[in-house]
Amino acid sequence: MDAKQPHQLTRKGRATRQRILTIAAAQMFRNGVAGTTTDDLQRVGGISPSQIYHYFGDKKSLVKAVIAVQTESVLRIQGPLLSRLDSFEALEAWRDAIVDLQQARRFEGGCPLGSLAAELADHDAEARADLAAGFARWEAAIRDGLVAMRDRGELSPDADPDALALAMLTAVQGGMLMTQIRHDTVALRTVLDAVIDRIRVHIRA
Amino acid sequence: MDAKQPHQLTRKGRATRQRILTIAAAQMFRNGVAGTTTDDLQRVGGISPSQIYHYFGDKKSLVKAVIAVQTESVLRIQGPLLSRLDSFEALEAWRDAIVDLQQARRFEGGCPLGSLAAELADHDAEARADLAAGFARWEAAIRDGLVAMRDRGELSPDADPDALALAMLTAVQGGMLMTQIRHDTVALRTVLDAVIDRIRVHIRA
DNA sequence: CGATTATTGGAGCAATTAATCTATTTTTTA
DNA sequence: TAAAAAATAGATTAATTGCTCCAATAATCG
Repeated sequence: MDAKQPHQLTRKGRATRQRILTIAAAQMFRNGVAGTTTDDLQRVGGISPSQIYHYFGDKKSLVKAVIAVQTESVLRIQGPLLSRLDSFEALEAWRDAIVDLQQARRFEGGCPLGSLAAELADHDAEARADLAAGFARWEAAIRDGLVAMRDRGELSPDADPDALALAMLTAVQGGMLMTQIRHDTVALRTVLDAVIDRIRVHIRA
Repeated sequence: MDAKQPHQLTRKGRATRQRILTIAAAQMFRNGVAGTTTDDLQRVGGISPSQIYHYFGDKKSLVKAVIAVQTESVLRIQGPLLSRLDSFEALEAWRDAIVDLQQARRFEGGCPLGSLAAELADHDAEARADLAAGFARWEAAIRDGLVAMRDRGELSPDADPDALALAMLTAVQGGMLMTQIRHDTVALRTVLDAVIDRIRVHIRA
């Protein structure tokens, strides 16, 4: 799909490819794409340049694969929380999970997808498209949670899950960035509470 | 304050310094800090490396000065709009100004402060502090507008201008980033409307 | 087993980058 | 106007970067 496929991968090859991806994703999350060099991967993971270019062809393709990895990672973490949005308390638990994660990261790194987007969106059209698709899936997961709530009658029929989900995702992005800037989670918590309060209006006792 | 001061600046020197700052700010907004090189400034503005290092000492100091320039620029644009927040219509006008600006920029570049923050916050403590201070001033401008509304009786006394202002600023940041990613202003408009609706609840007829 | 193919190490390259140095011109000042 | 200081051009440098190449090793398969 997204990687160079010039030859068959052996078991060992697949393992190496995966190891490169994992380390590259972590490194790009910490230091950005531009701040991640072949030398870094060499130092941190003992990965030789020839390995990187054997499995990914060029840096742009590696970045593309990292975007895919981070997208799946975010959805894997968010999915379970969002599919169980069966009460106002569940919304608060979801908010707390995000806030606590940023706290645990000591306010460094922002959103794994949002940070990549800020760096790449303007100058890598393909990356932007992939990231937009990832955000669309995230948005859909939030919306589905709200729709399920509405279908079960916990949310009044006049609630607009589309608008609320998009607002929520956008609020998360702003909140994560503000966390990085302020080195606290106040702004993140405040903006999430603001959007949650808009949902609360529609909650049925 | 923030620049190397090894000698007195003449009128010509001040003009050159200012020209470097203007061009560097524009270039870093377009291409990021890492994406802006001495060669770029040379090509775009005919600025020789010796001029840059004569007036700013090193790149980090230039970046610091660019942060100051962008902060003043944002506050200069936002200030007048925020100090006239005397009605719900004024809030909508402020929202439209932000949305229209991103539209005019064709969805490229995000927020001039937010983009710098995303790139620098984790690896330049001084830059992060300056940006945090800039955002605090922006937040204060929003809050002052809301407080004035409340003092004039247009907002009910139980409105919380602090929380609303912080949520609003954070929503703007998320919305600007989403604009870059999605190449439309829907998310920006939606999240701003969500926060504005929270303010609307407190508006007195 | 033996041939083919995949994997890897590591030297090395061309281009780029932040920053420096020297020499020259321009401006200010006394 | 002459000396001092400031501004500038442009060549240069040391380090870094993305990437390539070749030779050697390991895995797979008929």
